[in-house]
Amino acid sequence: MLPQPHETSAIRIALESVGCRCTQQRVAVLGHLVQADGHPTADDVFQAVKLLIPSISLATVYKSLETLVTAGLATRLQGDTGLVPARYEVRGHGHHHLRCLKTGRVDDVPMNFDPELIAKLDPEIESRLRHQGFKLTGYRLELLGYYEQADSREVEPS
Amino acid sequence: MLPQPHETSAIRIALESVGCRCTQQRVAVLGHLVQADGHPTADDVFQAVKLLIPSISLATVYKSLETLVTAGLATRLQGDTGLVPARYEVRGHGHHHLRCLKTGRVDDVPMNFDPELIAKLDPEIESRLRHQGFKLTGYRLELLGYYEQADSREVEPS
DNA sequence: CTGTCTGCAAAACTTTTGCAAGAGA
DNA sequence: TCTCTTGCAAAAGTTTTGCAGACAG
Repeated sequence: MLPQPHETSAIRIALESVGCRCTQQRVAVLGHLVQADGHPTADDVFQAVKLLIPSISLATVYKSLETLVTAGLATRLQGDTGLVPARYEVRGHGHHHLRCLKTGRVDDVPMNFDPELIAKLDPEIESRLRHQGFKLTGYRLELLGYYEQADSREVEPS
Repeated sequence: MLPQPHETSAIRIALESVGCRCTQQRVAVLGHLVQADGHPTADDVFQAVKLLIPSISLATVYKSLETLVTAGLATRLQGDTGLVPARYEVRGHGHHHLRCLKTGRVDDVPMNFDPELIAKLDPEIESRLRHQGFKLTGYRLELLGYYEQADSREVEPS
């Protein structure tokens, strides 16, 4: 039902591999997440997927996103305040986030997940990881600041 | 009006130094943030401050917290979903957050804010910072994982 | 055929806002 | 006094839930 059947099958495989039922709604939601290079909100996903499945509801998009996040296929990036919607992205090879405080735009920066590097950041962190039994499964690094040139767009893509 | 007048005066000085009016509400809110060692939500602050100022309203707590954050005296840690309330903390010497995925507990880890160290984390980050005009004003590092011993409490303090 | 998922509408909840009354400087 | 702040109540906005019908496996 999606325009790109070959991508669709990769998505179906991903869903099946984590034990999810392959509904067209989930395929479409995950498909949009894969194809979107920005960080769409639930409503962004809803608007996009509605073009493929006009009958889909926003609640279903939320449920699908939650399913994907729980299954480890997607990640939720929370908004800054409670009224700012959360944003979602496919969980591929991780990356850091560069958040522009002027425009709200969020950029990805490819990340090498290296616990050793993180441990070296600070002796205190090293102590937690080595001596206090904290097992590190991942980390989120968000860099806050702003672009000095004016070429940062007002709104992030997608 | 607060039980500890000496702490109160330090708080008043902090408020004045950023050009805020010293209302008893703001003094009490900031005072609770200073004294709380966890990461209270707006409602936590409200409940605590109500003991000192019974007439205070939740909206005022929100407004005070926003004022403090804008003035740079406090920091907001957003919740994981939109319905999970944000948490607040005094902005002292920064720290990282160690979030236990089993219990939801969040620990602080003292941080040395050193852009050089961050730049060294990854060549890609370095490029952004040095060549693409992104001015770094801060960062948030959240370490995800879990404590292997069972001594991690079920709920974070306060 | 059976258990899971969807769609709808309403609820839940945090956070914000408007405005009159009150307090700080 | 004059402006900024509070308190109240209602609004705004995102996310969740309950339930009947639909669909995947």
